[in-house]
Amino acid sequence: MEGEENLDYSTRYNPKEIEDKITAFWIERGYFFANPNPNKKPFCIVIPPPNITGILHMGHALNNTIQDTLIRSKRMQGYESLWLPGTDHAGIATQNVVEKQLAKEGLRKEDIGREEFTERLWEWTKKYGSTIIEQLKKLGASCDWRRLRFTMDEDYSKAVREVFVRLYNKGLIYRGKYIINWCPRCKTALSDEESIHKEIDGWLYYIRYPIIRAKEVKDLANDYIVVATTRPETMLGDTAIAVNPTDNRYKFLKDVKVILPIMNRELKVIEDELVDKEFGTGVVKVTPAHDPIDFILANKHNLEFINIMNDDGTLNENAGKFKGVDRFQARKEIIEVLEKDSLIEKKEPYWISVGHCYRCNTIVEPRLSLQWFVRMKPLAIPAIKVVEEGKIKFYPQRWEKVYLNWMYNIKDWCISRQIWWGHRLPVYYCKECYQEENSRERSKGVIVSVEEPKYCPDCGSKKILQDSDVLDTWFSSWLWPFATFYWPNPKRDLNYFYPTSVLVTASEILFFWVARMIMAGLEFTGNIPFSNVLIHGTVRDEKGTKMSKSLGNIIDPLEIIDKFGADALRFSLMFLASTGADVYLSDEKFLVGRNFANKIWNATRFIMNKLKDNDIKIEEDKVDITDEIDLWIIDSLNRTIEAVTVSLDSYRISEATKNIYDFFWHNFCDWYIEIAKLYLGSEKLKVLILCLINSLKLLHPFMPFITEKIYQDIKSYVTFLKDESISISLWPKKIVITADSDKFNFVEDLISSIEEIRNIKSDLGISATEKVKIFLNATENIRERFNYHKDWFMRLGGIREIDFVDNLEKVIISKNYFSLNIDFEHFDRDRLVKLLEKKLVNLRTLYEKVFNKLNNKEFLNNAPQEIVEREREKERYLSFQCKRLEKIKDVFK
RNA sequence: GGGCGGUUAGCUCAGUUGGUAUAGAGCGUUUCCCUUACAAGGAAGAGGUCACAGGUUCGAAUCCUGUACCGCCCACCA
Repeated sequence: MEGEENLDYSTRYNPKEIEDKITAFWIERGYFFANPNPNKKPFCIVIPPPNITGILHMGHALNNTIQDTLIRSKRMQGYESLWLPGTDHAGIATQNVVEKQLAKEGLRKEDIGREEFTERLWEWTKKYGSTIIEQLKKLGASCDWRRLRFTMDEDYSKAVREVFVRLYNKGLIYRGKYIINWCPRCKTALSDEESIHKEIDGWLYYIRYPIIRAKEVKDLANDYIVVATTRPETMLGDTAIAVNPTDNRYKFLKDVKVILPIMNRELKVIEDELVDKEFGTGVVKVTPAHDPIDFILANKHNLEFINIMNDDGTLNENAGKFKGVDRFQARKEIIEVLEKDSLIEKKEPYWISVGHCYRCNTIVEPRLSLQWFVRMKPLAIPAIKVVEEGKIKFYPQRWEKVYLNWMYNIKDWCISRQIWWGHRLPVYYCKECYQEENSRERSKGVIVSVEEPKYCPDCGSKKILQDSDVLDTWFSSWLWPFATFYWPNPKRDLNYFYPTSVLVTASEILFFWVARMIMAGLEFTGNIPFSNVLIHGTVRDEKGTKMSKSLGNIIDPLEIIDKFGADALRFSLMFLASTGADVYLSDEKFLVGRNFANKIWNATRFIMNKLKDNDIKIEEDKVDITDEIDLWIIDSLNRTIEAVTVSLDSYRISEATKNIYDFFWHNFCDWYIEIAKLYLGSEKLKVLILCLINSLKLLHPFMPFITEKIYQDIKSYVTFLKDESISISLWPKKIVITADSDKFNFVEDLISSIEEIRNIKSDLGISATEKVKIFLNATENIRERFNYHKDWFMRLGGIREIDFVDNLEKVIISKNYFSLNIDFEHFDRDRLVKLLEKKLVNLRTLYEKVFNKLNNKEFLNNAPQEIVEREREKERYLSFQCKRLEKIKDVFK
């Protein structure tokens, strides 16, 4: 990379040819390797592992750019900066992908069996699993790629089993029959978080259940009780009806028999305060095996559980003649039958919130099923404490409340999945002595162990079967911050880098992942997994709709990289995404970054060409700066260094981009370079280089490619640059200058005078190219200082001639150090008077405001002295300005 | 039902502890300029009763209360 000179520096920055070479250079040199180093402080981020099925989308681009920006800036600031990469096996998602592939061959996974299917999954993983990793490299991610981890790596899997065993032995993992969320398409249990509630358009059906009074048997059609339900098909599994104990309307039910239509089963009548008198008819049908509340009721009141459904959502033999019918078809048919028998009282349109599988969007079925659970409350308590005590901080802070709210109400976590891709439960059953039970106690013949047991500890049998379920993917993800460091094996890397510094993620996985990592970290390492959580927004399209493949509104980051370059993508994202806010994107939004890269490119081109043309080499970075203009730009640079550093430290990344953008474009390019053009000796070039190099360094975390490219190329002219790569160079420090504010203020006066002159010329219709004569009044001393700047002042102000005068009758521009006037002799006087009048109106309004304030005794009594003084100053200034404008107006009238 | 946010220029958003002469930026827009680093550029403008109504305060975009609208999350909404 070094010495590679003279690539075509055309007027357009062309990222395409450059980026891949630079990526290869970085990786080859191992600049991003991080190792425990007692002389440095660690800074560490573990990547939120993307799914192996993933391809880079805008959300990844946003998430990873933030991380890379932080990692790169800390690396330059002298931290041992580790960004640990990896991927997630993504149980259901990956299985679905491979199943689809299989379907193309006309096969189902059952046809080839578990073993072969798992082999296929591994093949797929090897072939495609690192697609996204390569894409992250294109983005410029500075991960320590040697440390790439996968949630199904051998030792990672061991950590997962270890955790399972520890929790089991502590009594925090249990097996039991409960109502869980069941996806009939994926044919597996889901956790509550994996069941996404969405409102759908449905009906509330009022169904007549016949009753038989004990003493007199009446006409069935007219003697009934009405229940309301949104899921009529579940009635086939009803074993009771329930009313509120305080509901006097239904006291008579004690003395009657209630008959379930279609099944003609007698139902129990129970009373429970869970029943809402106001809803529907106040009578609720109870289906213990298919509804979570009914399940609770059934346990309280000893009801029978009747499972009417198969794992694919069709009804089973308990559904009588509806056996084999799909649940939604059954709903229709049941309604038809009931209508025929006049058992539907009415139906009302009803918005119902139902769970959807987060992987395939199928409507989730509540189903009674034997599953494994983690008791969460004991894990949550310390995890609540660390956040309440501020040991873990959220950015933006409001997420803390969301986190705590969820943690206070945490429920047990269903962790077993009936799929084949994932970590198999480290649970074994003895074929001889195990009997299925529904108990929180350990049952006989159940062995929970990290390694496969050789024989049953209860009966000694060698016939052992492993549980066929696998664990929820998040049961491995929650160990990510320490399992990636080979926990539980004692490793110095874990000691050094853990707790990690900050976790960067989207709000969507706050509960899935962030909260659980905090719990796991505290439980298994005794320490928090990270001290800061940075939560960024969601990427949306221009209209604010979430980007998704199915909606076809995605903007492919790889396409943006191809069109505008990775730097443009990165900078634009960081520029647009203020902390925590959603980002609305369209192709044009990336022009900010593209244009800025081009600006940097051209400013560099200018400076480099001047060095080349004059055959100048900059050999040292020490410059004795005395020129007022140089002091001014260096001071501005210093303030930018400070601002960018502070913004990054407080995770206001967007603000940091604005700090450097503003300095580079406006202060440096618009003013300093323009001024310097007149004085391009080695002194000015040194200052130009100083500003450029420091800007490049400040920009490097956001735009790593262009800054590296320029850094390498400029070395041949700037020989004090010793670092092999800008990515391992030192973060800018303020440049020590000796100057008081007098010098900066004087320059500010010059600059703002030019702005006013331009402004007035424009208002008077004087062309910008037409040069004017000005009169200037200043003390002898100031006049001398002014003369020093005369050349650039005249050039940028469009001034032909300056007359120094002792007395200015017609002052139009008044500054602290001098006042000046434009020679208006040849210009339109009416327009000038109008302009002056406009200005006067503004000034008078302001003056009045200040005047009123200063005549308010309360203000004088209560406001701090400095504020009052400031207002007094304002008043003096404004009254002076008003007077002088009036005077000049009179002169021209 | 519970919780958390938001409402500032045509659009997307900043605005940190209430006070710095006229509330900022990017995009868009109007006028002028191809002034040899950059037209992917430069110069100058227009555009805001800071959602509404009260309150606290010498002083409110900023703090408090209420209203309207929009959004997100959670929930045992049969």
